[in-house]
Amino acid sequence: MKLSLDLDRSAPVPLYFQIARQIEAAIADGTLQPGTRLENELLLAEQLNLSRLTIRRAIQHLVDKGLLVRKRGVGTQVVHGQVKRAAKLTSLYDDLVKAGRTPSTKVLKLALEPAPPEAAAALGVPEGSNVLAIERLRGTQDGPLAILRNWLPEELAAFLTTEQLEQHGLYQLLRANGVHLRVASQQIGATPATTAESRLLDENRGAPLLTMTRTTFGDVGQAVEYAFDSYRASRYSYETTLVDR
Amino acid sequence: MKLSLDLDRSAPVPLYFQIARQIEAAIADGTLQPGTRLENELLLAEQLNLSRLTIRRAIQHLVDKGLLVRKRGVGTQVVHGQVKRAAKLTSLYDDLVKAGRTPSTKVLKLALEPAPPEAAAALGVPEGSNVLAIERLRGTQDGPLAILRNWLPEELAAFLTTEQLEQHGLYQLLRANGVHLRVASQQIGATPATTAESRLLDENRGAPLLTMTRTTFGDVGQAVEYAFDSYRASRYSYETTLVDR
DNA sequence: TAGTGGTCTAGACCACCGG
DNA sequence: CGGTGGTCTAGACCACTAA
Repeated sequence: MKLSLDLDRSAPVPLYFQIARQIEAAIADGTLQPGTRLENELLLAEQLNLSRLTIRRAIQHLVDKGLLVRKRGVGTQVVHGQVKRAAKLTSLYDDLVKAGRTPSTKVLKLALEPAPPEAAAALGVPEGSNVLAIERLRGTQDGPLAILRNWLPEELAAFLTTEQLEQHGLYQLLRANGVHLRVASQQIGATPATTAESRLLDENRGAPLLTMTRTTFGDVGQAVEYAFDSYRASRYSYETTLVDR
Repeated sequence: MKLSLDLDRSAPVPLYFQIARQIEAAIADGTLQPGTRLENELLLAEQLNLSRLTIRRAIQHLVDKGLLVRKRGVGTQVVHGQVKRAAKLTSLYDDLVKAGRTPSTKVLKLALEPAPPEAAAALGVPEGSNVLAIERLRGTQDGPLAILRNWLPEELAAFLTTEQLEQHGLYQLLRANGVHLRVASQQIGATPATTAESRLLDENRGAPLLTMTRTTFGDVGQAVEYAFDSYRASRYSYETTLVDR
């Protein structure tokens, strides 16, 4: 199989990324079938007039995404069977929009409060000092989906209003105000719904909820958010891709 | 802060990995405090007599692990607050051993059976063709922990016996027989325990179980395993790290 | 043994950030 | 503006795999 890849060296998009995107598209549309071996790196580099390292980076990008596998002495092949998209640092809001659904948000709480112990520890502030506490009910046209509870450093309160939060995702608002998220540490579990949760989510008391406890860090390593989310397990599951390296 | 890093150029360990390991250790033992800025890449490269690219790879490795964050024009810093270990392609068995617990395994089923539809689709075999079906109850000294259900291609049946499975992890056995796992696509959800599950796991009927549905691929892209695991949510949660790149 | 990916070098130019 | 990381080149040698 011969791929036709083209490059725009004047574009602001890195060359390795242009390549990766085109190979990914070829896999998605079936041009590159599962099990197909890519041409070797030297050949690809020569054909595209790129250095081998740039080709390698493009391939590495797709290996990290779980679309390709490499084996020394053998080659690079397309993974059999489609891989689910990997977990990324995106918000539920963005995910719902991308899936063509219409997210709705009801702000249940937006207040400066003394930080509960776990939140204080995660954010690196003294226990009991004031932090911004947010509680939201996220739903779609099909009904409620999750209770989202967030605690943020006090200084981020400035640009977060109920109106903003009901029209946009939290991460989107943070990004728009120059807060860039880089790393999150997350723990996923399950609990039975409490009476209060069951009412909000339209489930029976004791119904299983998928819970995510998360601390998110910004681009200079500071903690930006501590979150405790509860999802209706009947309507939501978490997809991820693991790669061995 | 001056780090003392040393290299062994005759060792079979890649240089970038030697560097990464030492920086990671320095973070772990507190030599590099959260928020500390690393020296810039040019300087590090010069001091260690390495090319900048090698240094970059070492740093990139730790960024991927969630230990460092980079920002153009600013520098590289240690993330505040400890990050949980990222989800890797390891087995529950290995994880338990590493955590100092003693895993026990009871094989409930080990048989060649017609593949159920989802398993057939995941493994890429015709529906109803024979596959190896395994069902195990995994526990620790503290009681049962999870029901592990696996379906594997028929040809892997050769070296999997009840005795082997009760003494070792499945992934461990696969690896020992030349089957190398590379990528897994996983879906995490929650369900109420059925009567049968509640009996095996010593929970009440309807208690929340954390479920993982997983397809794992080997190093030439072939599907090696389809799994459906149910964990007691009261005793197990799934930890992961997300990195934006 | 031939072919593949894995690592490494010594340069270069650019984009972004902060003062 | 100076300093940082981001991208890229054109080579080189090595380790592993399969025939």
